[in-house]
Amino acid sequence: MAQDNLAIKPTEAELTLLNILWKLGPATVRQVHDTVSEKQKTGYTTVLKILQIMHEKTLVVRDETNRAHIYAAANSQTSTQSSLLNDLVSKAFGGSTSKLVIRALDNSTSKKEIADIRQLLNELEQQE
Amino acid sequence: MAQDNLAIKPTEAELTLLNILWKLGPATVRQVHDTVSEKQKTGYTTVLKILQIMHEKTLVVRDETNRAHIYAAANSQTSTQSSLLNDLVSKAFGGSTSKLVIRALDNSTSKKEIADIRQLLNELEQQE
DNA sequence: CACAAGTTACGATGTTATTCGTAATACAAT
DNA sequence: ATTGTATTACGAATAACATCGTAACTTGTG
Repeated sequence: MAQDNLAIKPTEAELTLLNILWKLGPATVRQVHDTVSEKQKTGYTTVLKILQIMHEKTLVVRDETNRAHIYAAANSQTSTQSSLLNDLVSKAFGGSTSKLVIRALDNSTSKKEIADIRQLLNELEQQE
Repeated sequence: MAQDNLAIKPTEAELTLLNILWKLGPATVRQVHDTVSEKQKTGYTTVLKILQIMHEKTLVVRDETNRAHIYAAANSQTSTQSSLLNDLVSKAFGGSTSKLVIRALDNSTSKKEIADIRQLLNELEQQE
């Protein structure tokens, strides 16, 4: 029953590490582990293992030149966010992006957020 | 506006069945299976089992009065959508709803969608 | 060279998700 | 009552996910 989306969807643990890689840029397992440890208790080899699996899935690229391999996110944060959004739109919003946006706005809306979004709308409209 | 972060997050298969229950209203396993079968091949007992698990998780309620139990979504589509959105916001957008909205708008935006959203922004601003 | 420290590789364990086959049960019709 | 059918309940098989322990392998330093 599970859908086979062509894009590889990162799991929750994988997304945690991707967020760190986007923040740090290319990094060693140790750097990633140090960073993730600031927020949660996780074993070093757990982080290593997940990065290795992500490498098999091509979610990250790996530079093996030196002893400590250097990992980097294979895809940009922006494109990954878009993938995850498209996934959610299709599975929970009947394919309608505007329904998702409206629900999101309905949820939490500070004045600043409204202003930010209105600004973007203006830009989008001028592009047409 | 306060969200129930404690809410149980439906899995992909579970969300498929929830979508059907929101569409049909309270329904038997057979009705759900018939509907899901229009789009994908799935065994009857698979649907039954998932609904039973969802019942344990309190994702659905069940009327056992008659032999064929009648299942219904325990939570509204709207609140489930909000939960899923909040989850995605926190895990992939650093907690910023406006970042999510901007990314969603950037993806695909027809003129009508832009107009719809601008309209909502106007309403939200007047509420303050 | 030999050792200590750091790193990768490998495999084991436990959990959750998904799927379905089989057995038990209830009910309707003969 | 007996039989047949629809339904629920139960549990097994498989896969993915998450975690970690241990072994094996560098590499710099004494």
